[in-house]
Amino acid sequence: MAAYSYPRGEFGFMKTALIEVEGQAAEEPARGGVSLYRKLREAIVDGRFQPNERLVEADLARVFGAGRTAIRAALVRLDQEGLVERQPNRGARVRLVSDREALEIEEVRVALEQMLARHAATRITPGDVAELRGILEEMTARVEAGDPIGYSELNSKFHEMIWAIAGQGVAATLVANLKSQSIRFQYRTILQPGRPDRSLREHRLIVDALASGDPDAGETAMRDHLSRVVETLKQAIARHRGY
Amino acid sequence: MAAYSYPRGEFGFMKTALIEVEGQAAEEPARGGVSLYRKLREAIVDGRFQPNERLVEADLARVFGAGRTAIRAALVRLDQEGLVERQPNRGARVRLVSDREALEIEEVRVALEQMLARHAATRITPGDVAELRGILEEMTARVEAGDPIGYSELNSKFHEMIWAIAGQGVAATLVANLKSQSIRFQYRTILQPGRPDRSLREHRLIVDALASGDPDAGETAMRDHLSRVVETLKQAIARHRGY
DNA sequence: GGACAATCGATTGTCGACAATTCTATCCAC
DNA sequence: GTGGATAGAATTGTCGACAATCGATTGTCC
Repeated sequence: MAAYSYPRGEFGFMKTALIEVEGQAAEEPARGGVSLYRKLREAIVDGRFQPNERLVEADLARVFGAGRTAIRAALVRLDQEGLVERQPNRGARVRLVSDREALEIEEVRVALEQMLARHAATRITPGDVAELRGILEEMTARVEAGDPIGYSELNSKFHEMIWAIAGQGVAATLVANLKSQSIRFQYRTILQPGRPDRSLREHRLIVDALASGDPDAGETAMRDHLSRVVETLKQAIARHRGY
Repeated sequence: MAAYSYPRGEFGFMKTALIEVEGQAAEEPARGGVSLYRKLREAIVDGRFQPNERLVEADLARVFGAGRTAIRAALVRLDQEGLVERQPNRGARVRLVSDREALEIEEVRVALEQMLARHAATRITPGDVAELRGILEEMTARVEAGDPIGYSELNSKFHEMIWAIAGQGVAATLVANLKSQSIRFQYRTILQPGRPDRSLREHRLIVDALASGDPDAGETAMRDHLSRVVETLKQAIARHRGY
């Protein structure tokens, strides 16, 4: 079978990987098992499987060149993680997150990232600040180049870096998990007109606040930013619905 | 095998159960599979297995009267959930959460419950308020009777009711998950001298704030309460360490 | 034509057997 | 004794076969 926990620093907490919280790259065994979970996960998150698409064990086994046993283990894991939905005797399918749930997820994200920003403010180093500003510059370039996908990736990088600075593995893992579930919604917000410019400004304010070392300022800046994201998402969904 | 997702209202999100967020009791099939996961989970959370204790598949299969396949599925699930740690070819053991991690978990809880309280304030009904006050009275009685365990259970009930009122399934599920991981630490805070009285006062303030319908007030009251819990836990751990 | 029952194919669930790996105890050299 | 190799036991990992279940299709009766 194949679904291990592999220790990541001190925290084996709710294995999800994707990010290295304290900077160490999670070395994983070359074994088929673990990476199978990763591969399946990646396929789902990247959208290579559609939402609600059935995941037939035998097919997956053939496609991924693995045994059914291993596939089943990966599916159980993904089910527990929320990316896949399994029903008794009826198999697994890619879980579809509803609009409502996407909003809830985003709200949780606000709460967690607020807290992470608060901690980051007390631990940030001048080097970190410089690196964040570097990312900001790249983001500006992408906006000017009219490249929303590249911008979005840098946006993720920006936030993930703050998570790492905060040094709160539990919260960082949770927020990363949530993100992979609602990833399908991110473009709805970024593509809103006028959003990139405003978003850039907000990110700059976040860096300033963190650089000041004041936890309250960091928390506030992050909340201001993310609650606007929530608002934008709400509008985008409403528009999409009415349409 | 046996590790299904069973829909809970709208949310299949990160199945954990334990609480009914919207009031509906999670009906589960009488099948062996699902309840096996529950049983194992309960056994771990209740402390019938010690932290770090090895969980040998064959033994568990005998004890629970199930096949090894089913046990393995449950273990994979519990691993993903963070209650169990599995290592390749070396089996599973009950995960030991460190002091540091317990603190992190508690901090996440603060962030999430703050948000939940905020939402609860906007949705609470007079009936809810009355019910919460009822719980408060019972709690008072337990304190006077010198019954910390009963108090602790009511405390959980109190908070869970607020989660339900908030109507945020994602956040509620996460917070419930976290709690089951750090349950071993809860007594450290409750048994601190003078803590029960102060705790009672704080809970009363929370109800008042929620009853006022003001989100900010609800959030603030909850934060005040929980950050004190964090502080208490910090001290308890420090004392325990030095000892 | 529509409701209902029976059948069949596809898929999941479970078990047992065996391979692979790790752990433990023993033995031996020094 | 101590360290290190070695054999054996214990345990996990994987596979294949078969039972159980579900969904769809077909057939039947009214």
